Amino acid sequence: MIRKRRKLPANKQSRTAGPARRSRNGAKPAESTRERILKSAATLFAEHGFEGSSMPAIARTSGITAGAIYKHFRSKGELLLEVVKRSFESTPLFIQDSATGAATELPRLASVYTEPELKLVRQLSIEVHSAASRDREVRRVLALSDEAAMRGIGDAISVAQRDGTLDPKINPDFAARLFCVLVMGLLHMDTLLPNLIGDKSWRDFVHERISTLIGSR
Amino acid sequence: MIRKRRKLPANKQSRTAGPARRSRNGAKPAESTRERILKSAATLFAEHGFEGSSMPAIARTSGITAGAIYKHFRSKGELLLEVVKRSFESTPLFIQDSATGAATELPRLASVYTEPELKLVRQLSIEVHSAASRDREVRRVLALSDEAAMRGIGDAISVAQRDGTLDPKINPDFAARLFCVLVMGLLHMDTLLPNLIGDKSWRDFVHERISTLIGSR
Amino acid sequence: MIRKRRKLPANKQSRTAGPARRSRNGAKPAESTRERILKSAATLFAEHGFEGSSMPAIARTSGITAGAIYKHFRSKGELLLEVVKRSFESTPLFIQDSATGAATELPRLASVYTEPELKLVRQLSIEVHSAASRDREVRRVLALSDEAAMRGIGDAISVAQRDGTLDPKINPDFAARLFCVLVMGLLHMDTLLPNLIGDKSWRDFVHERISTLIGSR
Amino acid sequence: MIRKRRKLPANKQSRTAGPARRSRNGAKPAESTRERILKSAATLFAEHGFEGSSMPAIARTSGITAGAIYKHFRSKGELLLEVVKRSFESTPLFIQDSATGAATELPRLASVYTEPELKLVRQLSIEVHSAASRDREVRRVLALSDEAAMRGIGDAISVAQRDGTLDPKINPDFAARLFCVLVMGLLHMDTLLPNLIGDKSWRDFVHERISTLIGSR
DNA sequence: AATGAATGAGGTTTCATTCAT
DNA sequence: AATGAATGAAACCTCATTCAT
Repeated sequence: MIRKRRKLPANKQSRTAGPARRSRNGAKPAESTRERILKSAATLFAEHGFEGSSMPAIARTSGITAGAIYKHFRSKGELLLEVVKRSFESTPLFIQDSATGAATELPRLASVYTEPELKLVRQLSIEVHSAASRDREVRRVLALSDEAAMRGIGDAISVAQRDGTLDPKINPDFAARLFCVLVMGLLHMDTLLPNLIGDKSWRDFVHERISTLIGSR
Repeated sequence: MIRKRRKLPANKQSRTAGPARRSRNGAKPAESTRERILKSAATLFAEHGFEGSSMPAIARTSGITAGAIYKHFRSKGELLLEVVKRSFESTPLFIQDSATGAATELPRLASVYTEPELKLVRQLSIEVHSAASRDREVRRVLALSDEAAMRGIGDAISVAQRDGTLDPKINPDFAARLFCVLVMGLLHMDTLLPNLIGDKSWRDFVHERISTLIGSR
Repeated sequence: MIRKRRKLPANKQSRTAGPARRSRNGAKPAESTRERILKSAATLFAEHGFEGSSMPAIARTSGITAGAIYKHFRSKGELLLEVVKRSFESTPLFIQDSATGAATELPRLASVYTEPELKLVRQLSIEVHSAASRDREVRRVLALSDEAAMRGIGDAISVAQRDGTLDPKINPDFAARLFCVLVMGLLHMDTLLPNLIGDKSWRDFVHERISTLIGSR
Repeated sequence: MIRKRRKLPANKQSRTAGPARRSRNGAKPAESTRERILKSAATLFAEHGFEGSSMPAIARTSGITAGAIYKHFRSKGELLLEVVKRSFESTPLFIQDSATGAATELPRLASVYTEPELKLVRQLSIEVHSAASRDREVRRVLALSDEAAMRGIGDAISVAQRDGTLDPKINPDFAARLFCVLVMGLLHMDTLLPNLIGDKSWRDFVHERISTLIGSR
C-alpha cells in the first residue's frame, strides 16, 4: 500500500530525446501500470479538468479498464492527489529546489514558461491550483510545495542581495512571492497570449523585466 | 456594486417595448429571474467550476426549477457564455475602459486584486479562463475582451511614455501584456498566498513593484 | 399587447389546392387557429409519430405557443383523436363512402395510393393505425370508420356481383376486407417500394391485379 | 421458438474464442443479458413503439438497470437497429430464404400472418417499418432485407412460371412486390380486422385469393 | 384567445465504484 | 493485477401541462 516510487515518473521526458528508453532487460513493459495511469490522468486532468476526466477515459488512455484503476488508487480523489504530488517533479519552479538556484537564474526560470513545449505543464499547474481551491487535501499538499519553493527562492534572493547582485532594499520574501505570482500568470499564456507562445522577443522581454522586478542592477 | 447594464443583451425584452419595465406592483424592480440565474451561476461556477456546478444546483440557488433555466438559456454552455460576458462588468481590469485609463492608475488597479472582497471576482476570472481553454466559443469571447483590455492598457502606457511619466525604452505593448499576466497571477492569491490577502504591506509592495515593472521613474 | 401576425407561417397548405379557400369576407385570416393546429399536428404526427411530436413543435408550426393549444384541445391525446377523425376526410378510401362507389372504381381507388402526392396521407394513415393499436379511444373511433368503409365496399361488390360485373362465387365481405388489407399494404410503399412510387407501369399492374382479386371478369 | 442464431452478430463474443460458451455451471445456457435485453426491447418496441419504450422500462423487463444496457449497446438507437436485424429471424417472410422457396408455398406463407400467435411479429414488423421511415440507418438495413426477400420471391415465381405452375403473362417482379404489399397489409389485421384473426375461413380465403393474385391456375 | 414563465416528471446517458471471476 | 458486468446516483435536457397576465 505504500508508495514505492523507485523509478520516479519523469513525466515528459520524451522531450529530452534520449535514444533508448526501454527497461533494462527489455522483457517487462517499460512502464508500470501505475505509472501509466498517473501519466494519463495528468494529461487528461490538464486538458479537460478533474471533473471533465472520467475514470473510463483515464483507463482507456492507460490501456486498461476503469475497474483496474482501483487496484492502484482508492478513489478518483486519491488519484488526483497523487497526480498533484507528481506534478511538482515536472514543474521547473519546483525542480530547481535543491540546486539552491542562484537568483540570477530566476528570470530564465520564469521565461521558460513561455515555451510551447511546456503547454501541458502550464495546463496541469493551473488545474492543480484550481483543484486546490476546491479540495482541502489538495490545498494542503500544494501549499507545502508552494511554500517550500517560495522559501527557496526567497533565500536565493537574500543571498544575492548580500552578494550585491540584487538590490537589498527590496523585501526578499515579498519579491519571491511576487515572482511566483508572475510565473502563475504566465501559466495562462495559452488563453491570454496565445500568439506570444514561443515568441523570442517576448521571452527576452519577460526575462529582462523580471530581472528588474526582483531588483537586478 | 449595482449592475449598470450599459449594453444589455436584449434577449427577450425588446418585445414588449414598453418604456417602464418595472414589476407588477411597481415596488422593487424585483430582479428578474434571468438576472438571478446569472448571478447564481456566476457564483457557483466561481466556487465549483463549470462542470462542478449542476443545473439543479444553479436552479435551487435561483429559487426555481432546473427546467425553468431552459426558458432563459438554451443550454448550460450558453449560460456559461452569458456569465462570461457579464463577468467583464465586475472585473476591474475591463471596467476602466481605457477612457480614463491614466497609466499611473495601473499599479493601483492591479493591487486592488489583493483585496479580500474580490475573492469571487478572482475565482470567476480563473474559471472563465479555464473554460476558455476548453471551449471554443468562450475562448473567442474572452479573447476579444482580453485583447481590448490589453490594447487599452498599451495605449495608456504609450501616452504616459510620451508624457515622460514612463520609461519610453520599454515596449508598451509588451508591458501591457506583462502587466495583465501579473494580474492574472494575482488571481491565484487565494491558493498561492492565502495569508497575504488583504495584507496592506503586501499590497503596497505589489503597487510599487508594478510601477517599476511598467517603467515608472 | 396584441399579436399582429401579419405574415403567418402558412406551413403545409398547398396540398388541398382548392382554388379560393379564403374566409367569406376576406377580413379574418383564412384559417382558424384550431384548423391550423389540426393541420400542423396531422403533418407532424405523420412525419414523426405521436410521441415524436411535441406540443411546442406543433405550436411552433402553427404559429402559436404551446399553452395556446390547450384553449382548443384538452390534451395531446384529444388532439390526436381529433386529427384521427379529420384524417378520414383526406383518405380516398373513406371519401368515396356516400358515393356508393361503383365497384368498378375500386381498383382505381387503390392504385391511387401509389402516387407521390399522397405520401402524407400514407404516413398519417399508418400513424393513425399505429396509434389505434396503443390507444383504446383511437381504436374505437378508427374501428367505426374502418368498418363503415368495409361495409360500403362490401355492398358495392355485392351489387356488382348481382350485375354480373364481378364473380359471384367470391365472398363479397371477405373480398372487401382483403381489398382494404391490400390498400393498407400500399400505405407502406414509401419504405417498402420507394422506387415504385409514381411508377406508371406499377400503378397499372396494381390496378389490373386488384381487379382480378375482387373477381373482375 | 428457440433462437437459431445462424448468423449471429458476433459483437462481443469473438474475444474469448473458446469453443464452449456455456455459463459457469454448465446447467442452463442462462440466456445472456444481451439476449434478454434484445428480447425485452423487441417486445416493448412492438407494443409501445420506439419512442414509447423507455430505457428504464426495457431494463426493468430485462431484470437489470438502465445503465447496464449501455454496456451492451451504445445507444437506444443502436439497440433498435439490433432489434431490427434480429427481427428478420422471426419473420416468416425472411426465413424462407428463397432456397426452399417453392412459389406454391407463398399463399400459405402469407396466410400464416393471420394467426393469433404472430401478433408480436406483426406489431414488431410494423414498428420496424415505421422506424425505417424516420431513421436513415434503420431504413438502410430494412431495405436490404426487404429487397432480398422480394428478389427471392420474384425468382420463385419466375421458376414456377417456367414450370407452368403460374401464369407466365404476369410480371414476376411486380407480382412478388404486390405479394409483399399484401403481406404488409396483413400485418395490420390486429387493428383493421381484429375479429378475423385466427378465423379459419378467412385464412382459407386469403390463401385462395393470393394464389389467384400471383397467377395460379 | 394567447403568452410566457414555471413545474414536476421523466427521458437518455454517463459516471464512480464494486465485485465475481 | 485485471476484466467486465452491474449498480445507483446524478447529470443535462425535454415535455405536457398549468396559470397569472
